[in-house]
Amino acid sequence: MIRQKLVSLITRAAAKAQEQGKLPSVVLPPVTLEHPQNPEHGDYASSLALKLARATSLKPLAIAEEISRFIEATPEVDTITVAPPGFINFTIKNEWLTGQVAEILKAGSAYGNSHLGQGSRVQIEFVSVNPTGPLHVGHGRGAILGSTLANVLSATGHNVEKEYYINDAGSQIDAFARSLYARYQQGLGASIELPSDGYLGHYMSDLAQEIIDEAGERFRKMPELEAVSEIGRLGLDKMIKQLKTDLELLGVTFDVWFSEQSLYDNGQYQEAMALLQDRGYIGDREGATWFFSTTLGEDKDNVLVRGDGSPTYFAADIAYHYNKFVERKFDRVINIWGADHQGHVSRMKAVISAFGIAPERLQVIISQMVTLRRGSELVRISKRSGDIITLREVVDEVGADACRFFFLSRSADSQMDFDLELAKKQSADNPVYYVQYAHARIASILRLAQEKGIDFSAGDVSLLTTEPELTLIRKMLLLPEIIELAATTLEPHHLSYYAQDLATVFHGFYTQCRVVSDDEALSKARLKLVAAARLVLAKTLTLMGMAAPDKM
RNA sequence: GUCCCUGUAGCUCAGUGGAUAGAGCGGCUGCCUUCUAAGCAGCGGGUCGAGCGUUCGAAUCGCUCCAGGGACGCCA
Repeated sequence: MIRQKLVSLITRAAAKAQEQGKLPSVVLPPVTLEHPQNPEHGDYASSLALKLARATSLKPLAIAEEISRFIEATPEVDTITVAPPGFINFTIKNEWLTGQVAEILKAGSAYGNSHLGQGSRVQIEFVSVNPTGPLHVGHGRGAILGSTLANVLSATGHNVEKEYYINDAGSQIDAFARSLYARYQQGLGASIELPSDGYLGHYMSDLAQEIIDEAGERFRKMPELEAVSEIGRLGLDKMIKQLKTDLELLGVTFDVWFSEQSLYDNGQYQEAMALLQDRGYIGDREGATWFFSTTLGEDKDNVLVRGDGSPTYFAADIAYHYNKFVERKFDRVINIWGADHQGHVSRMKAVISAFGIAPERLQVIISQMVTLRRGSELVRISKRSGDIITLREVVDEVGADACRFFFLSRSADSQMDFDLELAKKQSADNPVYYVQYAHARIASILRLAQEKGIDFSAGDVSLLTTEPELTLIRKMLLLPEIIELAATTLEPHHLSYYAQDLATVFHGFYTQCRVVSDDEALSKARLKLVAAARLVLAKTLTLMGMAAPDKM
């Protein structure tokens, strides 16, 4: 990447200036490069001289002059200028820029990829909603965040595994099974009360009806305990299938669906507890078993095993993370949790430390709340009670691409309103179509070229000299930086802003530059440019999990 | 009370300690005989919640407030 090349160029120049005594030998801060917002300041700018001013007690402008004198000439850089108060500005050669068009075409769909991750094994776990009810929009946000992040990490050379953790054990599943059994009985005409801690949504009745249709009265003939257990298992399977298909509709898929129950069945829960026990982090108090989080700097201790002998959610999660780090030996684990799990983060990191594992290897992304509304009316999305608007319904209403783009247009940190009315009303003016339209326009140009039988493989890119053409190339060259930024900060939302930028620049080019014209040579050059632009746009859309349509 | 997130244009939100703070939507004005007008060009819009500090330089970092949201369970 050219950015890195420039960084090392500056670093070498500064070191050389020091060697030759032109610059005091102070410790050099890491060189950073930025894109000046004013294009007159060039393509890249370094503020190294400004940062060195204090330590060297020299004027920043003088330092910049001195360093720039030692920067070697390269094929990429056109001019290097020093500007007050002490910036070193780089302008890239037009010939190099246009030459990149061919490079992009050669790279194809791999354009923008890197080896940043060096094949390290990264697990990213997200959604992981209890299979006791349908997904709502908040879950959709985590789903899209996770799947896009996985794409970005794969593109940057990480060995990524996407995982859904199924809470198929514990009291919630029990409540689910009892609720479903009650609805089943009701569906067959029995007057049975629903459990007080049960799931009351309509989907439970639908689920019960489905079971009645398939199995009839079979479960009525069994002992109740057995019937509850079997119906629970059946219902769970159906719920999980539903989760899968709903997520697939959003373009979200997983490599592994991990069962919580398996941790108990294969003894890893016991192993994890034993390990903490050995290390002295576990003890009994008030009839329960506790994890002594306070010895690791936490505010309070936490219960692992209740008075009735059943493990808490926390204990199960400890076993799960034991499995991730100790059993499966992931280099890095990324969890995406909803804002309501915020308090869980630091004690989970404490557990990782207790295992003797560097807590930095666990990264938790908290996706903030989504409130759903129709106009000014707030729509409740609570699972336990009554009516909810499911993610499925939202996707049906708004469309998968628009959903993905919408969620990717905000950082995970900020809470957001999802206004269904607005989402639908704005759908025609939605930025998602703006971006996809640019892609469709390019496809249309390429179709025309094909109809005319134009072979542009030998097009001469050096004919691309006008401002709209070069601006487009410059923007295309930004993608690798954006991907790297998204991967290192774990913030996929940068992609959507880049996609809009790129589309804007393309639309500008399109209105100013006729691609297929009477000028045969120029047509071929521009067709090359446009073909490359299409690749870059498609790559960006693909990373976001969106379609890159040829026609709209 | 403690902890976490947020506060930037009318609205929804970007903004890697750097040069004149941006986009989309909404409002107004123009532009289609030529590759897709789901487009383009232009106009208007700001005490970056407040204050103090660190720095050559702060929307960005620190502290103190204010406002909104969330978490503080032998729920998950």
